[in-house]
Amino acid sequence: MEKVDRKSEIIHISAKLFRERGYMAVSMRDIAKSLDIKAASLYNHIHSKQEILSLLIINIAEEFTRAMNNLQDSNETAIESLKKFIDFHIEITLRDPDAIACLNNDWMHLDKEHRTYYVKMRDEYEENVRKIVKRGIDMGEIKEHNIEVIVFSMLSTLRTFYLWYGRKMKLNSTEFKESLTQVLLNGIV
Amino acid sequence: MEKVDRKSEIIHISAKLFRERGYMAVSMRDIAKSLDIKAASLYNHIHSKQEILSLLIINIAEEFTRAMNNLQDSNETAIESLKKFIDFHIEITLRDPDAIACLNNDWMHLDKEHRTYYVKMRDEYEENVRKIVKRGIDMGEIKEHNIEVIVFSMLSTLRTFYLWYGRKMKLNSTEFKESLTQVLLNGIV
DNA sequence: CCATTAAACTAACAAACGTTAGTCTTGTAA
DNA sequence: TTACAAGACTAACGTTTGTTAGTTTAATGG
Repeated sequence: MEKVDRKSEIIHISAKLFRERGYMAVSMRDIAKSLDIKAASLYNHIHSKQEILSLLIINIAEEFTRAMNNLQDSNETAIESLKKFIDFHIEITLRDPDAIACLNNDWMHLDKEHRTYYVKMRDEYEENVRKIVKRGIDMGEIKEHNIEVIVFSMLSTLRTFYLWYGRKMKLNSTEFKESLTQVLLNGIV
Repeated sequence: MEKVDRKSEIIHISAKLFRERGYMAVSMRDIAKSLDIKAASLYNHIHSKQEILSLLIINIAEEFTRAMNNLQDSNETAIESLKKFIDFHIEITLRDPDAIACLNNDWMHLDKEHRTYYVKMRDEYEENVRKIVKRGIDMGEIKEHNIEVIVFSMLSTLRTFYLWYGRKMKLNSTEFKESLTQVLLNGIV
């Protein structure tokens, strides 16, 4: 018997709806209907529709940032770092795919304050990935490719992973992680 | 002096706005304002807001399908096919990045009829990519990885390419194509 | 010079939106 | 039993939305 407060429930169900139709296409009345209450009742728990989006997106973005910062501490090889990077991306995605869909698709609908904060976080995050790849190249672990191409390719794949898992993939998460790591690092040829 | 008819102009400017803010967050009044006319005037050229989205998305989706079908004709190695596949993806993206953003983000806002048509096209398209990879594995050109992981990784990267090009990349398109092909096919280690 | 037409305009519509104010209900602590 | 608080409700608000009807304007062809 899990005791979940109403606020979390609202955010959770909103994430699901936002993922399917996008923030702008989901009304407060839609969210309310999913919870079998009236739209006005939502305001006993949250201040605005915007707040739902902020909580949703900032939370998950901060989770990625925390995971990335943990990576910075250790002094391992760049390849080891990249493997851990792939690993926590998949872990977080499996834990909350709806939130990641919102992050990807609806961050531009954040109010100015939160949008600025998010974009800053995202830029720093990408810069950290860039640093790892650069380190790998300097150390001779990674081929001398254009860094942006490598970073872009990895992040694109990891960020849209939520779209694919469960659709066609019959692998469990461990198998999947190994397979994706292989493909991303060692190529397919 | 290019003579562009008003309808194309509307679609073009809409694509740009949809890309920035998403279909649902752009009003007919917004589109009109970008063209320095009133919203009602748009209806001299198009039937509805939905029609703008349909024309935009279906056109670009069909372009991808045509390019893919051209690939099927020849009987070359799987690797050669994949290289051409990467090539035309980048070419089309460079030609019309706004339309591709709409395709990626707003296809779910198509009316039922067009959405069904699009999803069918997309599924067939992905199935064709799968076939190429499968052929490559059968022929021993491609390593024995999970096919879905390979297809997903390539398509994710190519589909979100529009987000990256021009942001950090100083490569011209030929250099970029070569670099991305290398990364996707041969890996980075 | 007149008739036609393309493409802009004004004004208005009904519906849907986020949100607020105020009320009723129900379970719990004193 | 009473007092309180949480959380649902109804009713309504001012905007914004896509779209329509009808009108004006300016360029074109006979």
